[in-house]
Amino acid sequence: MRNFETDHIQGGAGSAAAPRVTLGDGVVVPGFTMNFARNEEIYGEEEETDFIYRVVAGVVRTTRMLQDGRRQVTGFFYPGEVFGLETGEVHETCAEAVVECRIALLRRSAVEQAAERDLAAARELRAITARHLERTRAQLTFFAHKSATERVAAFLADMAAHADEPGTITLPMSRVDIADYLGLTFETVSRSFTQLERDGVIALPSSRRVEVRQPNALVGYHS
Amino acid sequence: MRNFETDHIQGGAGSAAAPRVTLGDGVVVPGFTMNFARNEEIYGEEEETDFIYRVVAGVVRTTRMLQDGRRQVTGFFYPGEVFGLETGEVHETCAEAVVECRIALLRRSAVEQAAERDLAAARELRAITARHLERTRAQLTFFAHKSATERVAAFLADMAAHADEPGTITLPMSRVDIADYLGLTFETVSRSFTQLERDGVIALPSSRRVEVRQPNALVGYHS
DNA sequence: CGCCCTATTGAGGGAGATCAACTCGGGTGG
DNA sequence: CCACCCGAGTTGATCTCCCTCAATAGGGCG
Repeated sequence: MRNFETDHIQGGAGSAAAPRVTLGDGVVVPGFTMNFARNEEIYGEEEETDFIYRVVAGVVRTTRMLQDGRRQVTGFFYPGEVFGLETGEVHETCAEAVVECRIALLRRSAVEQAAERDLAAARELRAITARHLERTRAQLTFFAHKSATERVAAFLADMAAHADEPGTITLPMSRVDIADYLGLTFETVSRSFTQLERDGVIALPSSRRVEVRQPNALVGYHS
Repeated sequence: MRNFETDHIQGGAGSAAAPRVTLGDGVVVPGFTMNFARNEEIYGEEEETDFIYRVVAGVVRTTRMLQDGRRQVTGFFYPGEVFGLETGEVHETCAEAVVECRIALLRRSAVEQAAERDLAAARELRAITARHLERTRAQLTFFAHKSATERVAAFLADMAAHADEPGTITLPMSRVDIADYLGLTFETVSRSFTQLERDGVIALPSSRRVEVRQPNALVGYHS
């Protein structure tokens, strides 16, 4: 693990001794930002939950290793989103940079103290947790009883919502990442991409580049 | 839907005009309790999120109907646990009594106002949400890449932890409920019960009665 | 140009869904 | 008290989708 305190730290906007970053919605707490290279670990499983993280730029994945050696991707996080917020003493997930990332780190103790003092901070923390809960619930009902191609279609529809350029998705993550997120194998994910292309729902100029031809067919894909 | 305000309402301990119930851990807010018969609806999908609920006695299931007509059981709730806490204006799930239940109802607005005033209430609300998040996350990673019998074994291990009498589980819910919770069909759940019995891990004196013969084999069941 | 990593495509097998028959148990009414 | 009924559960046969193993094709970088 890297030394967070000394390794190319960047405080917010030319800050002095106590740099501060925003947790979200106007709440500002002590913290600093760091850059992470592609596939670099941000925090590891079993590591102490000293920090809470916010994506400034890039994409992050959180993963968990299962007993049988498989890997479950529990979420992808995009700019503005908070991750690594867990109640236990140690992380039950691992976080890695999917692409080159800039991440804001907030001391967990500082955030929790802020929540004990400040009702706005408490509300913000509650909102973040509630958002995570909603998303996890959606993920759960989403993947139950859905075919491989339906899952991939739903995933792409979600990605399309995040895309800068409407109608074109540049996937930051690999087929393996997508597979581990959707509970499939990367071969099956690949086959689903091909099927969606054959059906004329998407086009694949390159493996990481997806052009959405029929947005409606994508969101409501079945069979 | 029943009229909550007038239908066999029971305030806390002989209360007067403004009965109060506990949200949890000492936090008390205005509310009342009600009884629900087996399979009776507590709240429905699309119904407004006016209340937050706490199980006083009995077992509750929350469900969601999927587009294809399937039903997903999103959770079972036992005495002391809070359910129906959603951020949206209307419920995305439906809650029903699995067995005869006594439920405490708390006005959502009252709880949220309490959280805006009282840091202890805010912390309690945060803790409940965090607990739900942890559980949902566990559910998600648990059901990914697990065989039918492994899922059923894990479910029974969890039920055994809730059981009054150690080593004996009296299942309040049907095979269909379990199947919809675990993302299986009820036939497969039934087969898994039979398999666990054949393996000597459990005994089934009756379909709703499970005697755990090998607790260790149950928690760590594989293949 | 050649290496390596990622992605695609193919063939075969297995776990669970589906459809269907049958059993069990509890409640009701004659 | 017994016969009937109905819902819940078990078991069987078949089929389908996805996993697995394996070979092949791109694509970026030295």
